[in-house]
Amino acid sequence: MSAEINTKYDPVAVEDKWYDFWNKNGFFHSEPDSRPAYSIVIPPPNVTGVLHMGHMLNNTIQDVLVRRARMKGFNAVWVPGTDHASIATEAKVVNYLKEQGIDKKVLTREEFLKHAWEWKEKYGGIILKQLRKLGASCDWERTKFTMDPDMSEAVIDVFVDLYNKGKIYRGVRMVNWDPKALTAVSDEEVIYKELQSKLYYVRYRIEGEDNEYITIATTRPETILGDTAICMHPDDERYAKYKGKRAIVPLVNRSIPLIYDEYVEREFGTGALKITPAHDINDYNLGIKHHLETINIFNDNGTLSEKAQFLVGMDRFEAREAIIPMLEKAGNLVKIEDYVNKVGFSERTNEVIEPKLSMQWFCKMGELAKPALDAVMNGDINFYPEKFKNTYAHWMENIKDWCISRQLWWGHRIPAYYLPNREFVVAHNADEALNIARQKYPELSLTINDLQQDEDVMDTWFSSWLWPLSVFDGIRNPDNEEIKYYYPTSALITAPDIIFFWVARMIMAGMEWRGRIPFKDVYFTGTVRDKLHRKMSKQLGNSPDPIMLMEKYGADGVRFGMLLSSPAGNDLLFDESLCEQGRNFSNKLWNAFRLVKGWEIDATIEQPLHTATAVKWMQNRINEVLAEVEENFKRYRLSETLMSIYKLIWDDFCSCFLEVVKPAYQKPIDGKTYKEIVDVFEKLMTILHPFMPFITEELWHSLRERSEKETIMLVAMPEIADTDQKLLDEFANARKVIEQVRRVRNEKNIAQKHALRLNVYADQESCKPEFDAVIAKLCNIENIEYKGNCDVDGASFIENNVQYSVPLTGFVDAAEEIKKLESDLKYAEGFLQNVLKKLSNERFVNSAPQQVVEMERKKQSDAEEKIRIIKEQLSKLK
RNA sequence: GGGAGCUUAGCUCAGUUGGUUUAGAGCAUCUGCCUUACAAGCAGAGGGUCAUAGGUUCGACUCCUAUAGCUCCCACCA
Repeated sequence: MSAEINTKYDPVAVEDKWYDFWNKNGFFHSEPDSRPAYSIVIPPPNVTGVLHMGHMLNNTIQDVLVRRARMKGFNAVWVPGTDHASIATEAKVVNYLKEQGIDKKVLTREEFLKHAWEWKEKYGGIILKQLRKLGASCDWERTKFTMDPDMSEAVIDVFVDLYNKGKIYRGVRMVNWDPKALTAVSDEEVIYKELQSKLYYVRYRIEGEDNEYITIATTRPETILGDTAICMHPDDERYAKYKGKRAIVPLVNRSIPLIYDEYVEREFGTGALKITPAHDINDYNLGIKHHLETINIFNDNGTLSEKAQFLVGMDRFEAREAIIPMLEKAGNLVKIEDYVNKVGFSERTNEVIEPKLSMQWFCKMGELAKPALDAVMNGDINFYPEKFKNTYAHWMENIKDWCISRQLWWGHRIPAYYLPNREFVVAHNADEALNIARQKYPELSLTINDLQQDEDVMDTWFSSWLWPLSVFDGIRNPDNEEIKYYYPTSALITAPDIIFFWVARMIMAGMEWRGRIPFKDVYFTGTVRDKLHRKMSKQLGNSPDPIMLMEKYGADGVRFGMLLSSPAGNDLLFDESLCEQGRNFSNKLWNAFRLVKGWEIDATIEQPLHTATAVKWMQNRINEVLAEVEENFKRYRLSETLMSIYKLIWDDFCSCFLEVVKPAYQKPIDGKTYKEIVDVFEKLMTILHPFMPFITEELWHSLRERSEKETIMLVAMPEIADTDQKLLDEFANARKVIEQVRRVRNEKNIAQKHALRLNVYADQESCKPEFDAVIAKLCNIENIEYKGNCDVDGASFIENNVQYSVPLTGFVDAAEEIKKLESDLKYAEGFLQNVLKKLSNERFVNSAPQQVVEMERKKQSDAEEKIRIIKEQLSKLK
């Protein structure tokens, strides 16, 4: 039997073969047509990225949804692409050049960009190749990059549009400065971490007094050099006497005012706060309010500038150390305490953020946010899980303007052109800018050479927020067929940590430029963690390489593992054993196939009764599960869906159905059954296909002769049909009986080979031959007999209030039987008591719904009957 | 400091508006099996006073209050 087929399924060879087959035949490609559209745009990974477990989870989910949609009759498209990720990519290219001995500083902008593009062409987008291993059914012909010419045009269009609407402005503000990347970053790109640091108490002499001091507490003593005030609470009696006086900044001996503001917490430190308006956002605000001087003591790279007067050129952290002995020597240091505070780090470079005053471009968010907030709150857009609605609402209601300029070269350059008169115009290109400028300032007689384009580029998210629009050319060409057909997209699958960066802004962009939501559903995946609940990270080395995992367990196995334990929004505690389970499942399928494929068919044989029953049951079970699957998909409960399919195949199809229909050893199978088995098998592969695309395609092709271009990918998903609940219930009861007989075998240690008899203590007319046939087949029972009375000659059990007994002369230990029956009796009596307690409660009988009361009465009579049977049996044994 | 959420078997989680035979699943565990598809397997079994304490109710895993512990988000008091 099937000796030529290996008992182990080997996914590696199979998977590459089918991926090529799908891709070559264009099964992933979509063009608008008369069918309803289903569209997903990939969250574009960084062009520098390599596949990690988070991508695996995210993209597996997208693939499942897209594949299912295709099979449900939708014209499904999954648009892939990459993000230019300005900071990350620029940093990578700078490092790469450094390794080649090239310093970015000696390059012109054009030279650097040439290198960057070369790097991108050579090393970028690896991740898209890796996604193919996973089986991702992306429409590769549509692959986009956020800096493709058309995508870039859309970004510029949007910038100009917003500028013309008065929603983009330029101004000097306190921004989050990344001294390593030498650029501003947005508030969302700052991550606060708790650090063990020190709180330094430093005293400032009161001007005009020899021995009067005010002591302040600070975590950043180096910024003392930029102090321009000391602030205290107006009601703080300790400091009331200094009103109107000034203090002397240590070391630099600058005279600064003492100011009073309710912002100061009297309880913190000494209740006196040093003010450095150039280097702290709160100090900055106080500075504006109290008209303070601003002294910027840092260079852009975080070293101290000339303005500091001391420690010039030294890094800010070294300066923090170095200034302490200086303060001590000058007699200003009072004490140092340990202190835990939170420090902002740059998301991209992990450098400590330095608040810095600088000229930046901002986008006004208030008006953009309103319709986007409504779209989510009124249910036009659904979040899964729903709890993220709160997070979203809170952010949207408190939204701040978006700093969109970055002091980088890699990205979309801000389309603002400066004129010799220090004015600027915003335009799609230099020519347009020149025209506008000439109209505005005819007296200047400008030429193109007088225009100086802004040096900054835009925040990467300023292009990503257009993604669902721009991949279908919806900005430049809003009436094109594609955007009309595919937009809004059907679902967005992403991680909750970019809800503000990306999700919220895409909704704003969709409402602003199309007046419509960009997607109907947002599914937030959890974070992939290790078994110890730690985030996957390079530093910890706890992140497995997905490619290696796929080689070891097959892409199907890894997909199975990722999906089985990842309900929406829940973290996924990844463990290789999950993939192992997936691989084992593949192997199970493979062996089920081997079994079926090995049978000889004899068309002359009649279909046995047990087989006919099993086939009917299996078809009903499939329908039952199909309904569950449908319901679960609606709620994006993919784990539950996969689990019910898994159980359907393993427990129902393999463990039960195939065992029933399996012909006796070396005997052929009848033709009708064989065809029905193949139909069922095929149907199961179809239902499973979105989850495990490779093995299902392989087996689907092997079960029947197929033409060269046929694929399971495009087979219609089976429709939900009505189920015969009575049949399902009766079969379930038969399975319970089967379990009981098997338990008897187990306990008495009777081999399966040894045929048994089964006595049923019920009337002959209650006999259901079709189910008895199934029981007989699976338990190796030679005869099932209906008797009126119960015997004591065997191991007995009760199922659905019918008593059964397996006659086993010589195997039965009466004492043991009694013990078992007594324990059953105790349970049944306890149960009955519970029910009676309820029923004897008048208020329950009066106030509970009729149905519930009847249910309890049924419970009562069932329990009483069970007790009667047990007692009868016990009396006979005794 | 503000907000959201979580706490159900050893682990990871279901449990739909309070009532479906005194709580379910997968994995893990235990027992017996190399039974002619699969030991990456087969058959069977054990395991939970649903975080704690109150309350509402005829009835609470489910609703309310308090407490404890955990997670995440926002704010960023030097």
